[in-house]
Amino acid sequence: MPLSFKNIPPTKRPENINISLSSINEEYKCAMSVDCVIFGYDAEEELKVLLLACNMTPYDGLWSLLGDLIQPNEDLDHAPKRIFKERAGLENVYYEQVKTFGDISRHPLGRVISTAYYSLVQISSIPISSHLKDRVRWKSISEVGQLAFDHNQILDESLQRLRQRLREAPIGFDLLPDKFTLAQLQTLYEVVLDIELDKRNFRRKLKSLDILEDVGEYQKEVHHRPARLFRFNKARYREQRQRGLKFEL
Amino acid sequence: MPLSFKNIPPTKRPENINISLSSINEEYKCAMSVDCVIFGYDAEEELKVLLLACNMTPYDGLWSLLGDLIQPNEDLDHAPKRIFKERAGLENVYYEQVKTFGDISRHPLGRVISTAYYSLVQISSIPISSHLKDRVRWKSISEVGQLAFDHNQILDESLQRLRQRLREAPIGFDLLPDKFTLAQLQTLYEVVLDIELDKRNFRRKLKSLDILEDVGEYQKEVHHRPARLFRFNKARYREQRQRGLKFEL
DNA sequence: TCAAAAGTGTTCGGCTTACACCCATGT
DNA sequence: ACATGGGTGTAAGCCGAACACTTTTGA
Repeated sequence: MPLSFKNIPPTKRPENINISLSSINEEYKCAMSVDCVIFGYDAEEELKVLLLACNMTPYDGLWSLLGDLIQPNEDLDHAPKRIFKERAGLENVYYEQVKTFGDISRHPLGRVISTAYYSLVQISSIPISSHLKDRVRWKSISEVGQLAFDHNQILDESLQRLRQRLREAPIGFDLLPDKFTLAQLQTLYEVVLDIELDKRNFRRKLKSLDILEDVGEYQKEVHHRPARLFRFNKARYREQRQRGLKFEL
Repeated sequence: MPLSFKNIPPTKRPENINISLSSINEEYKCAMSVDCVIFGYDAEEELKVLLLACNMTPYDGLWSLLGDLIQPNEDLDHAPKRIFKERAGLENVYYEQVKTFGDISRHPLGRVISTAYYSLVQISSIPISSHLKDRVRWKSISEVGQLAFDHNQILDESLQRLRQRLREAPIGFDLLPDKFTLAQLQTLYEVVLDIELDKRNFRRKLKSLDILEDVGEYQKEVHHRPARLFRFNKARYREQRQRGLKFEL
């Protein structure tokens, strides 16, 4: 026999929350943080992720994602932007919320609930000063070993999400320089999605989407026939979208 | 000229977090909550969402989603389960995390960061006792007006997510009774996705997926030729998945 | 002249779409 | 007998997959 719906009595609820905000935190000992999965790419190579050396017991010696507590006066969605700016000197980074991780014991120092964001950058856009070389590192996705905290899970879910989004929206361009060749773009998809693509089919597809702009320039300093350079045209993409064309790869 | 990567000095970070967990909360005045977007369906009707009357200024008189603070001793992903059980007497509900909403001013009483989950139930599985009829209500998606807090945004994003997931995974069955007709299933898809489907194509598609089990029974108490009843076969679905067959509609 | 990658069309099969009539049941 | 939805097959078009050779450049 099904139970019936139990409403919290109207009088009880607001007071509860009121109490929370002045006193519940002491009881909860809970902090909110953000973890950033910064994916990076250099043409022709592997997909990488930016990691920091962790020096918190019991995770000393492991690598971790870049995280920070949320400031009392900032919107959740603003925190990653601040972190990119403060910690890596980056602005206008593409990022997207993935998921919030809140197991009780995910953090050794107490309850820290963390919202994961992934972001896409070119590796060259984050120069790592030499005195930090042993504490900050790009690691290939396939070579990431055990990470601190629950960061392996966070990385996994972020990668899954990145792959899904990459198939249904033109976000890959954020991993490439402004001007790129079709071969570079194809390799990007192959590397990130871990699939092989047919050159002719890939090019036909992109031509049909009509979201690239022929820069009119060619590759330089290359030991073979230089390729045309293209640029992603966001305005044209929006046009195509309105006409009902769906990006899909 | 690009800035170089700025690491937080190794000595500073752990202490910071340590301090947080004992004292930062008083400073932050931040609470974590969960909001549940409970989608419900009754064969042949519209997709609905369960709403509660809100009695918190300045939202008095508006409807809101079902939410609650997270308990200090429970995993984030466990909170919805507890809420379904405590507040609606429901167990074994399908639910999925959607997104976390954390704008500073989203809650009138202070900073409340809330993680949204959507869930799928049959409307008949939540009997609403008569003395609560004016405080708890199923509303058709299309008739939901202004909600309290940022709950319109939460509902929108949850619905988007539900629609996306419904197209790529066999989750619709959670909205239907154990045994259902193909017409009911088709109507479900049409109603939730707001599209029209061709009867013959729909049936062929489902036959090819081979994830339904013919119960061998027929509809009863119906004023026309009774339809066969089917049941979703989860094991068979997993088999098909392993063979590489992708659910898609 | 050689090496290396750029660039380019066509065919085939499978999936999606569109479409109309007879059947079984209750009243 | 009639009204109501249940149940079924076929043809056309589109899209994705497979596949090989010529061209251009630098060394």
